Amino acid sequence: MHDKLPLSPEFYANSDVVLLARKLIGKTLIVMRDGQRREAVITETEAYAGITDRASHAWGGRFTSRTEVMYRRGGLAYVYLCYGLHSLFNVVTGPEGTPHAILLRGVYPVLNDAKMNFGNQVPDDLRKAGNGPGKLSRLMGIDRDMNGADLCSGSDVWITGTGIEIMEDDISVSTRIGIGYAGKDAGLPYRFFIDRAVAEQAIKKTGYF
DNA sequence: AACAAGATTAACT
DNA sequence: GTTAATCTTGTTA
Repeated sequence: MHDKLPLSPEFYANSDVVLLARKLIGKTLIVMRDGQRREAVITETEAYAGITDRASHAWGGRFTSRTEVMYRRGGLAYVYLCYGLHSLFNVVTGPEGTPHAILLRGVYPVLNDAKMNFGNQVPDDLRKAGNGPGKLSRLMGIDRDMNGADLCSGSDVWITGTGIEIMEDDISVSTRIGIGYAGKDAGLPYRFFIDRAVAEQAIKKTGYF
Protein backbone atom coordinates (compact mmCIF):
# COMPACT_ATOMS: atom_id res chain seq x y z
CA MET A 1 0.00 0.00 0.00
CA HIS A 2 1.41 3.34 -1.02
CA ASP A 3 1.21 6.34 1.26
CA LYS A 4 -0.22 8.49 -1.51
CA LEU A 5 1.10 11.66 0.07
CA PRO A 6 0.31 15.02 -1.57
CA LEU A 7 2.85 16.62 -3.89
CA SER A 8 4.85 19.29 -2.05
CA PRO A 9 4.59 23.09 -2.27
CA GLU A 10 8.06 22.98 -3.85
CA PHE A 11 6.76 20.86 -6.72
CA TYR A 12 3.99 23.35 -7.46
CA ALA A 13 6.27 26.39 -7.05
CA ASN A 14 8.11 25.62 -10.31
CA SER A 15 7.56 28.60 -12.62
CA ASP A 16 7.50 26.44 -15.77
CA VAL A 17 3.76 25.77 -15.94
CA VAL A 18 4.04 23.89 -19.24
CA LEU A 19 6.55 21.47 -17.74
CA LEU A 20 4.32 20.95 -14.72
CA ALA A 21 1.28 20.28 -16.93
CA ARG A 22 3.27 17.50 -18.59
CA LYS A 23 4.45 16.14 -15.24
CA LEU A 24 0.90 15.89 -13.89
CA ILE A 25 0.04 13.26 -16.54
CA GLY A 26 -0.08 9.88 -14.81
CA LYS A 27 -0.28 11.29 -11.30
CA THR A 28 -3.32 10.52 -9.17
CA LEU A 29 -6.05 12.93 -8.10
CA ILE A 30 -7.61 12.08 -4.74
CA VAL A 31 -10.83 13.63 -3.43
CA MET A 32 -12.53 13.11 -0.08
CA ARG A 33 -16.23 13.91 -0.30
CA ASP A 34 -18.94 13.08 2.23
CA GLY A 35 -16.62 10.58 3.88
CA GLN A 36 -16.07 8.87 0.54
CA ARG A 37 -12.66 8.54 -1.08
CA ARG A 38 -12.24 8.76 -4.85
CA GLU A 39 -9.00 8.31 -6.81
CA ALA A 40 -8.34 8.77 -10.52
CA VAL A 41 -5.25 8.90 -12.72
CA ILE A 42 -4.76 12.19 -14.57
CA THR A 43 -4.86 11.62 -18.35
CA GLU A 44 -5.22 15.12 -19.83
CA THR A 45 -4.03 18.61 -18.80
CA GLU A 46 -3.65 22.09 -20.22
CA ALA A 47 -1.23 24.83 -19.13
CA TYR A 48 -2.41 28.45 -18.80
CA ALA A 49 0.57 30.75 -18.62
CA GLY A 50 -0.45 33.74 -16.53
CA ILE A 51 -0.55 37.34 -17.70
CA THR A 52 1.13 36.79 -21.08
CA ASP A 53 -1.31 34.09 -22.25
CA ARG A 54 -4.40 35.38 -24.04
CA ALA A 55 -6.26 32.18 -23.15
CA SER A 56 -5.67 32.66 -19.41
CA HIS A 57 -8.19 34.33 -17.15
CA ALA A 58 -5.26 36.36 -15.81
CA TRP A 59 -4.23 37.62 -19.25
CA GLY A 60 -2.98 41.20 -19.19
CA GLY A 61 -2.79 41.09 -15.41
CA ARG A 62 -6.54 40.89 -14.85
CA PHE A 63 -7.06 40.67 -11.09
CA THR A 64 -10.68 40.09 -10.02
CA SER A 65 -12.54 38.20 -7.34
CA ARG A 66 -12.50 35.18 -9.65
CA THR A 67 -8.82 35.28 -10.62
CA GLU A 68 -7.50 36.32 -7.22
CA VAL A 69 -6.67 32.74 -6.21
CA MET A 70 -4.49 32.32 -9.31
CA TYR A 71 -2.08 34.90 -7.91
CA ARG A 72 -1.49 32.99 -4.68
CA ARG A 73 1.24 30.41 -4.19
CA GLY A 74 1.30 27.21 -6.21
CA GLY A 75 -0.48 24.18 -4.79
CA LEU A 76 -3.99 25.61 -4.41
CA ALA A 77 -7.17 24.72 -6.30
CA TYR A 78 -8.80 27.16 -8.73
CA VAL A 79 -12.36 26.04 -9.47
CA TYR A 80 -14.70 28.16 -11.58
CA LEU A 81 -18.10 27.78 -13.24
CA CYS A 82 -18.04 27.44 -17.02
CA TYR A 83 -21.09 27.99 -19.25
CA GLY A 84 -23.19 28.25 -16.09
CA LEU A 85 -23.09 24.47 -15.82
CA HIS A 86 -19.68 22.97 -15.20
CA SER A 87 -17.14 23.35 -12.39
CA LEU A 88 -13.69 23.30 -13.97
CA PHE A 89 -10.80 22.24 -11.75
CA ASN A 90 -7.39 23.90 -12.05
CA VAL A 91 -4.13 23.62 -10.15
CA VAL A 92 -2.50 26.95 -9.31
CA THR A 93 1.26 26.82 -9.91
CA GLY A 94 4.32 29.03 -9.67
CA PRO A 95 5.50 31.31 -6.86
CA GLU A 96 3.14 33.80 -5.22
CA GLY A 97 2.25 36.64 -7.60
CA THR A 98 2.54 34.47 -10.72
CA PRO A 99 -0.98 33.49 -11.88
CA HIS A 100 -0.15 30.25 -13.64
CA ALA A 101 -2.71 27.44 -13.65
CA ILE A 102 -3.19 23.95 -15.05
CA LEU A 103 -6.65 22.77 -16.13
CA LEU A 104 -7.32 19.08 -15.51
CA ARG A 105 -9.29 17.86 -18.52
CA GLY A 106 -9.30 14.10 -18.06
CA VAL A 107 -8.94 11.36 -15.45
CA TYR A 108 -9.31 7.58 -15.37
CA PRO A 109 -11.01 6.31 -12.20
CA VAL A 110 -9.20 3.72 -10.08
CA LEU A 111 -11.04 3.80 -6.77
CA ASN A 112 -14.45 4.78 -5.46
CA ASP A 113 -15.57 3.88 -1.97
CA ALA A 114 -19.06 3.09 -3.15
CA LYS A 115 -17.84 0.43 -5.58
CA MET A 116 -14.46 -0.35 -4.00
CA ASN A 117 -11.25 -0.85 -5.96
CA PHE A 118 -11.77 -1.09 -9.68
CA GLY A 119 -8.43 -2.74 -10.43
CA ASN A 120 -8.55 -3.97 -14.04
CA GLN A 121 -12.35 -4.08 -14.05
CA VAL A 122 -13.53 -0.49 -14.19
CA PRO A 123 -17.29 -0.53 -14.96
CA ASP A 124 -18.13 0.43 -18.54
CA ASP A 125 -20.10 3.52 -17.55
CA LEU A 126 -17.14 4.88 -15.60
CA ARG A 127 -14.39 4.26 -18.17
CA LYS A 128 -15.34 7.45 -19.99
CA ALA A 129 -16.91 9.33 -17.07
CA GLY A 130 -13.82 11.46 -16.50
CA ASN A 131 -12.83 12.36 -20.08
CA GLY A 132 -13.67 16.06 -20.12
CA PRO A 133 -13.09 18.90 -17.67
CA GLY A 134 -16.73 19.20 -16.65
CA LYS A 135 -17.29 15.45 -16.46
CA LEU A 136 -14.12 15.07 -14.41
CA SER A 137 -15.44 17.34 -11.69
CA ARG A 138 -18.81 15.60 -11.62
CA LEU A 139 -17.15 12.19 -11.41
CA MET A 140 -14.88 13.25 -8.56
CA GLY A 141 -17.38 15.36 -6.63
CA ILE A 142 -15.53 18.63 -7.19
CA ASP A 143 -17.44 21.91 -7.08
CA ARG A 144 -16.76 25.58 -6.40
CA ASP A 145 -16.71 24.98 -2.65
CA MET A 146 -13.21 23.65 -3.33
CA ASN A 147 -11.95 26.90 -4.85
CA GLY A 148 -8.82 27.90 -2.92
CA ALA A 149 -8.41 24.47 -1.31
CA ASP A 150 -4.84 23.59 -0.29
CA LEU A 151 -3.64 20.65 -2.40
CA CYS A 152 -0.65 20.13 -0.10
CA SER A 153 -2.52 19.45 3.14
CA GLY A 154 -3.87 16.04 2.12
CA SER A 155 -7.27 16.71 3.66
CA ASP A 156 -10.01 17.25 1.03
CA VAL A 157 -8.39 17.20 -2.39
CA TRP A 158 -4.82 16.51 -3.45
CA ILE A 159 -2.56 14.97 -6.08
CA THR A 160 -0.06 12.23 -5.34
CA GLY A 161 2.97 11.25 -7.39
CA THR A 162 3.08 7.63 -6.26
CA GLY A 163 1.66 4.76 -8.25
CA ILE A 164 1.68 5.11 -12.01
CA GLU A 165 4.55 5.26 -14.51
CA ILE A 166 3.90 6.81 -17.94
CA MET A 167 6.47 6.68 -20.75
CA GLU A 168 7.43 10.07 -22.22
CA ASP A 169 6.71 8.72 -25.72
CA ASP A 170 3.14 7.89 -24.73
CA ILE A 171 2.33 11.54 -23.94
CA SER A 172 0.73 13.41 -26.85
CA VAL A 173 0.87 17.19 -27.26
CA SER A 174 -1.57 19.51 -29.04
CA THR A 175 -3.11 22.96 -28.98
CA ARG A 176 -5.67 23.69 -26.28
CA ILE A 177 -9.40 23.06 -26.61
CA GLY A 178 -12.08 25.73 -26.78
CA ILE A 179 -9.84 28.82 -26.75
CA GLY A 180 -10.15 30.02 -30.34
CA TYR A 181 -10.58 33.56 -29.00
CA ALA A 182 -6.94 33.58 -27.86
CA GLY A 183 -5.44 34.75 -31.14
CA LYS A 184 -1.91 33.54 -31.74
CA ASP A 185 -1.79 31.91 -28.31
CA ALA A 186 -4.46 29.46 -29.54
CA GLY A 187 -1.62 27.77 -31.44
CA LEU A 188 0.58 27.06 -28.43
CA PRO A 189 1.27 23.36 -27.73
CA TYR A 190 0.08 23.46 -24.14
CA ARG A 191 -2.22 20.41 -24.02
CA PHE A 192 -0.92 17.03 -22.84
CA PHE A 193 -2.79 13.73 -22.90
CA ILE A 194 -2.53 9.95 -23.02
CA ASP A 195 -4.86 7.42 -24.65
CA ARG A 196 -7.30 5.57 -22.46
CA ALA A 197 -5.60 2.33 -23.48
CA VAL A 198 -2.24 3.70 -22.31
CA ALA A 199 -3.73 4.66 -18.96
CA GLU A 200 -5.34 1.25 -18.55
CA GLN A 201 -2.12 -0.55 -19.42
CA ALA A 202 -0.04 1.63 -17.10
CA ILE A 203 -2.43 1.09 -14.20
CA LYS A 204 -2.37 -2.65 -14.80
CA LYS A 205 1.39 -2.85 -15.36
CA THR A 206 2.36 -0.75 -12.36
CA GLY A 207 0.06 -2.63 -10.03
CA TYR A 208 -1.57 0.40 -8.57
CA PHE A 209 -3.07 -1.31 -5.54
C1' DA B 1 -28.06 48.38 -15.03
C1' DA B 2 -27.63 45.66 -18.88
C1' DC B 3 -25.22 42.64 -21.84
C1' DA B 4 -22.35 39.32 -24.48
C1' DA B 5 -19.31 35.55 -23.96
C1' DG B 6 -17.69 31.58 -22.14
C1' DA B 7 -11.03 26.68 -20.70
C1' DT B 8 -18.60 22.35 -21.93
C1' DT B 9 -21.75 18.62 -22.51
C1' DA B 10 -25.47 15.78 -24.17
C1' DA B 11 -28.94 15.21 -27.25
C1' DC B 12 -30.37 15.79 -31.26
C1' DT B 13 -30.63 15.65 -37.27
C1' DG C 1 -22.70 18.94 -37.88
C1' DT C 2 -25.99 21.74 -34.92
C1' DT C 3 -28.07 23.36 -30.79
C1' DA C 4 -30.05 24.00 -26.17
C1' DA C 5 -29.09 24.20 -21.35
C1' DT C 6 -27.62 27.68 -17.74
C1' DC C 7 -25.45 31.54 -14.90
C1' DT C 8 -21.20 33.91 -13.44
C1' DT C 9 -18.15 37.20 -14.84
C1' DG C 10 -16.04 41.24 -16.89
C1' DT C 11 -17.16 44.93 -19.65
C1' DT C 12 -19.80 48.71 -21.33
C1' DA C 13 -20.41 45.81 -27.27
